[in-house]
Amino acid sequence: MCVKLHLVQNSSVDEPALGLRERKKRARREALIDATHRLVAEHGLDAVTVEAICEEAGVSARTFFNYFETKDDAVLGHTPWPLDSAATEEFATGGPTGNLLADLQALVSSFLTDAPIGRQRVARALELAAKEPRLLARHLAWMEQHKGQLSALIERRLGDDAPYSSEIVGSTLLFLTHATFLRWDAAGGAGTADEHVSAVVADLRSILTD
Amino acid sequence: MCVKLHLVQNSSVDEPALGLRERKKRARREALIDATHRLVAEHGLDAVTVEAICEEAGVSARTFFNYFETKDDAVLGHTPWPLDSAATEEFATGGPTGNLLADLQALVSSFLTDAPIGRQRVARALELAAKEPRLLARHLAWMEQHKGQLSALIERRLGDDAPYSSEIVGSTLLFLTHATFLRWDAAGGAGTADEHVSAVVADLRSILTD
DNA sequence: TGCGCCCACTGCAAAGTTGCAGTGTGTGTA
DNA sequence: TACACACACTGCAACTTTGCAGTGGGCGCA
Repeated sequence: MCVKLHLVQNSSVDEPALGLRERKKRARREALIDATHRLVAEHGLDAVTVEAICEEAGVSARTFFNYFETKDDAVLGHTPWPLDSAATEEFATGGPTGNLLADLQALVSSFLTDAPIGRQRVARALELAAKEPRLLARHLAWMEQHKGQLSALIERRLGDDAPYSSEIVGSTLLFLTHATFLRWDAAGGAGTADEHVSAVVADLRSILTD
Repeated sequence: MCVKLHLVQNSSVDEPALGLRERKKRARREALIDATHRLVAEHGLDAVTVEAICEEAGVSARTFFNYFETKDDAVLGHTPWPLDSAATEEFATGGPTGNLLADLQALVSSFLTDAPIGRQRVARALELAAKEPRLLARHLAWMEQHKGQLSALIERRLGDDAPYSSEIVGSTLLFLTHATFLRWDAAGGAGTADEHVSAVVADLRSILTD
């Protein structure tokens, strides 16, 4: 059993430079997801026990369940969504530009950039989910749940007398996020989330205006 | 910052197979000693701060002082000596063979085999200590302290009406341990502690009988 | 001499991990 | 069917690490 913890330094200047505690928590979550992916890819979901994952990741089984509610969640990397971040707060209160589309794009970008687990992990999770119906189901349920939260967020921004229903805006947000993710991943992670979301919106517009 | 924790499985069958907690504690102690050795070898003892060591090892400075009383102790790898192990208990109560010399050898062997930090680390510690008088002093003080404990151990075994003073037996024990360690290390760690202690005793005997 | 700074080291409370002893469910087997 | 067993998952207490706010000593510098 040999465990490697990658503790990356937060380089940006204005960010508060995550403490050791926070960095270790991230590293452990990622280690668990990665271990799960490795084992599930090799042996299949049902042949892999939580205990095996934990041995691979070098933590106790109890700790596993401090990070994920179920084994399936570890495959999907489901983890509390940062719906309380500065970016969402800004969006809810009408920022950053005041233009709805632009601000939706900014939000999508922040979702993808601040994703609690990296892009590649999400890609692997989706790959595995495609093969295991149970995972897909759980993933969809998870999406559904968050759509509700997104709707609430949008409701806050638009108020009651909005031109659109918050549900349709929420769905759009989710769709944009997914599409942008796919484009970004297809590019091998090149470029910024910002660029990709813009491209997606442009594509979408040209599709719709024809 | 990138940290590798090696969690070795205890393979022997009768041993209780150290739990995860215990293995992590060992791994961390060793990581701290190794980090200290790397940095001190490169920059010198006084140019290395505890904080730097901890960054290298991926733990907080507070944790460092949970493991070592002082910075110097980390270089030397000074750590609670397993003077309460099964082997010492057996020795104290007249085992394992009943023959004093044989049992001393067994004890030396157990010291070296169960050493809380590996052979190579001890070698590096001694190397560094040779260059830093302060370390050497601390090391000697530490030896002195343990000689007392060894004497007490031997006192238990021999009782009051012994043919030898416990001090001289204690010194012999320490000397044998050191000499065996050197021989073992010179052999690059080849062979067992048992074999080396026997060889040392044989050499010693031939020296003395001439 | 006095002042400021760095650094070793400590005490304590909060956060996190681990061990353990469960419960419940599915599955293979007599 | 009944039993055993493996495994997901939970509750809780014990233990460990971490953050933080110190203290005190040494050292450069005005």
